[in-house]
Amino acid sequence: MGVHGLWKLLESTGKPINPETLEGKILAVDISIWLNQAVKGVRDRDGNAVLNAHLLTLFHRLCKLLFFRIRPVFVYDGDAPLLKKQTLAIRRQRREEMTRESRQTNDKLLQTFLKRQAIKAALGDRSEEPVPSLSSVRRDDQDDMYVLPALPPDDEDRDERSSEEERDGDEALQTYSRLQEEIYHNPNSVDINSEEFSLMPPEIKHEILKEMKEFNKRRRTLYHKPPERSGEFSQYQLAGLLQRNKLNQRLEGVQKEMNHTGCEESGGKGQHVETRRLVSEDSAHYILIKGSQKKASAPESQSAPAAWSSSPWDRKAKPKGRPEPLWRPVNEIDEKNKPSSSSSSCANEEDPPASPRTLQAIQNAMMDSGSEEEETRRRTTRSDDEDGRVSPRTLQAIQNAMMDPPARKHKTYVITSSSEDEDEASESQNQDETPLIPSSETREHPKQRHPSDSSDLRTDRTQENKPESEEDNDNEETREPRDGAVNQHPKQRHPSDSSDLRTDRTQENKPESEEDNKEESSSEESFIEVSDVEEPSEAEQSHTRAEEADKSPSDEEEEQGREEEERREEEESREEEERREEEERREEDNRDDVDKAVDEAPDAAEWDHIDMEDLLQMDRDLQDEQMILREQKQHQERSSSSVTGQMCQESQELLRLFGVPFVVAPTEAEAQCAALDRLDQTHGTITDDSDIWLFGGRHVYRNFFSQNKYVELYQSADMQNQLGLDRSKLINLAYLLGSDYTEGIPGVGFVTGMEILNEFPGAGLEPLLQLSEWWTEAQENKKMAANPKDTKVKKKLRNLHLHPGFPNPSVAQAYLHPSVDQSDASFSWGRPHLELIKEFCLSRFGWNCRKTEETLQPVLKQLQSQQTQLRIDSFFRLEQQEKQGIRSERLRRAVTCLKRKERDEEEEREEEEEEEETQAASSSAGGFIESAVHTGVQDETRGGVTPMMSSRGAGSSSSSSEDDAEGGRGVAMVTARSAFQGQPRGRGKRGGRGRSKTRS
DNA sequence: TTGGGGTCCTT
DNA sequence: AAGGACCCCAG
Repeated sequence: MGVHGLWKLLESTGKPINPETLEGKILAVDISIWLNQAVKGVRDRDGNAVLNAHLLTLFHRLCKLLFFRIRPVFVYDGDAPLLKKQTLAIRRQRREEMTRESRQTNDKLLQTFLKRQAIKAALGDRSEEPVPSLSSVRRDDQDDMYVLPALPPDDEDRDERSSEEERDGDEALQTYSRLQEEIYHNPNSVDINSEEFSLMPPEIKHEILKEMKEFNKRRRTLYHKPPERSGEFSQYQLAGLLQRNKLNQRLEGVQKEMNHTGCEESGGKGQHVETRRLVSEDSAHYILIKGSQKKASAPESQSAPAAWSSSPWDRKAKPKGRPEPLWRPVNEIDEKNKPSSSSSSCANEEDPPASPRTLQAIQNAMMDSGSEEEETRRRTTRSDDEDGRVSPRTLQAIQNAMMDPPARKHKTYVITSSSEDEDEASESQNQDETPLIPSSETREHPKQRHPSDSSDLRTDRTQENKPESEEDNDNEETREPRDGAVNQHPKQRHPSDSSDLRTDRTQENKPESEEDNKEESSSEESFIEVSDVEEPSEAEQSHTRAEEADKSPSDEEEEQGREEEERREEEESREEEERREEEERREEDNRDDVDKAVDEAPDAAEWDHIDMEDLLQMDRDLQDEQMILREQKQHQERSSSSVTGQMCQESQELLRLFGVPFVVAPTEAEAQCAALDRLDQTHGTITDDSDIWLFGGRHVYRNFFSQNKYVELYQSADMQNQLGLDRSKLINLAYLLGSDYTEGIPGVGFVTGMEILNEFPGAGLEPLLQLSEWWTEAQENKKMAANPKDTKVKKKLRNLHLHPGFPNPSVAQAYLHPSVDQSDASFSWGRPHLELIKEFCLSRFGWNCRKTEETLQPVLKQLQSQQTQLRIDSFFRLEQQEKQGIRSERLRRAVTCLKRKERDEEEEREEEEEEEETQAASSSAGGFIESAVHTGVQDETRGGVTPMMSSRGAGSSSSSSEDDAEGGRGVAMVTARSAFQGQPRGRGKRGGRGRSKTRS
């Protein structure tokens, strides 16, 4: 990641270059970033399209490098330095902490809010108190989690109430704001079938529905955790789906209403409209369902039909949107929940001090996982529900009908192998997307096959090889029949290991999973138990089991798969993604307990007595759960890093085929690249990672692999000259801005950072120590000493917050003395081995020879034109296109000061030695040289220039240097040649863009 | 009060 | 990585 925002600071020193000018250069390339990106990237997308993404990327980039006749040296990361690990760990931890906290506060707010609602409801509906605005609540939940939405003073409250009747117009608004509030916290607590909702103006209804929809998309899991067990997941998803669908329909309806009905709907009329819509709402999607339960017609007395999220067949159990216990594990439901729910429903109807909706919401809140969707799906699950009987098959049919075609796509990781099992498995799933490699073919090349197999697996699910995760992995890939032949290649030991596991799993002899397996086979419920809910491939796993288990529940399994897919689409949080069979069980227990608690106290009255303490306690429990999950997630993430090992090997193989040398750095690749540069083993480095500067890199080519951008050359000498930045200053900037090795100071960006450096001169860590010292003092004297002498900068700096022990010296040490390979063995480059490359491409990408040849053709052609012709573009000039100097006023000031100081220092030194002379001359010469320098692309002369500049005479230099910084030099000489050079992108463009800021 | 600039957060 | 939101400051 580098130093935050450092590139922005350095931007003005970068020069766009024509990549052709790189011909013949030896350039280090940091490949590790790609691999890491690939790891992440692969996870998100679906399936095999990206399977060998990392190799493909590497392949193309190799081509690009070779095309320009660059002599690349690839550099791999070794172990991350301790410091880096720590920083990253801390960062991650904090992030998680943050999200957890915000979640917590949300939950708490929700709970308190709902509690208030209950109380309010108990007091009677008249206590319609104004509800704090959504925005205020949002703010609160970040600041202080215990702050309730501001309670208006009682009297005021009453006043408002009394005057409420008169302000009819406001009522809708008020209701709206209340609904909005509710939606924000828990959209499912809002009953869109309620009277008040139907009374709303369509616009508002529209708003609300939209919000709900949004919520369903994004935050559903926040409040309604997906079930922990796989078997329930499909239900969960189905419920979500139905709900979404319903919402869509509602939305459409309201939109129509808005278009057609205009403003005439209010009061009874509006309601009428609403009712009608409900009837007509039962369009195709629902027909199936309704068919399976005819009873679901008139929602009894309630003015508004069943709660919005409940499907028609819910009617019975939820006649009045009564508080339904939330969704819960299937087996539980069967036992107790069901009876109790119906009884409780009655109870609620009869003594309703609190509105059913409220109660339900409270219940939801308590359960954390509560939602009507879940109810819905639970209901669908219960086979003993008279009304709600829906066979898995039916559900599937519904789903099929509703599912977007793309959502049905299933991942099949497997394709490379061919066995009956697999065929069967893939039959039911789309494997179109996978780059198919006919297994027969694959088999013919044992050598290739192996890698291809493993890569298939590996890239897809990132966690293969780590022992800890193996068990899980095999879960995912159960379907894959592995041929034992693989095992015979020692090299492939690794993959073969995992395949063994997989096979084991399939056959259920794996020791660790035996227990689970037994459970699985014993009953439908139990197989749920084992799987990891979040694992995308879980569907497949279940699938296998289903097959084994005689296929009876296969419909459901399929659903599950789909749902999985869909779920991923929704980008729901992956919190539960971790492997945790053990923990899972525990959690379920907890959950079950909670469920039981609810079941045992279904009466509405009970809820009135729920104490804040109880709520909080429950919340705490949930938090604990989350902690556990989180830990596991981290564990998993760690283990997933081993994938990179696999990927490294594969990529190295490809490099060999291309005859490209590589080194594996002891630690950081960037550090190694920088070292190579400094040792003159390379001419520079191709990277986008600004860390390279802190490691002492000198020549850096940025954006080489990004199209849309010009390749830019940055040189440390330019930074010194133009920005007054040397390596130690850059390192100091890392302390301020934050990097992989250290957190920055919050509130300090590159501008402030430069100002700080300017404010506190010195070598090495000196500036930071000074800063720290000064700051500490300033904190103590907080009140006094608005030191008039303090610059504006310092005034600002007072408000910062440094953490104790601020400049941790080891950070600088890590940058200054990274562990690198200093050997001077020289690199050599071979010719691409065409035949092997073809094989490789065939096995990895499924490319036939022709495709590979076509791809390589330009590269080979370039390579064949033996002699390095002297290119015209040696003279080509980069359109210097206002590589505009420093835009920021503040930054410019800081830079000029910085440079002046430096210059002064040097002057002093020099003045001691020689007499000062030739002032005027040098200053003008300086100006000239500088512009020449900026023009040249790859001038080695710069090194010589630098001293000249710095030795420039004192007097006028200040102003001239400012000009330099400002980029007055852009014009320069040199003629253009353009044949190979694209049009320079409009660099100045962004300057024109004004900021339009509207603040509230 | 407004506009501008910086930083941070989100996509 | 870029754009928007939020915050601070200065005139």
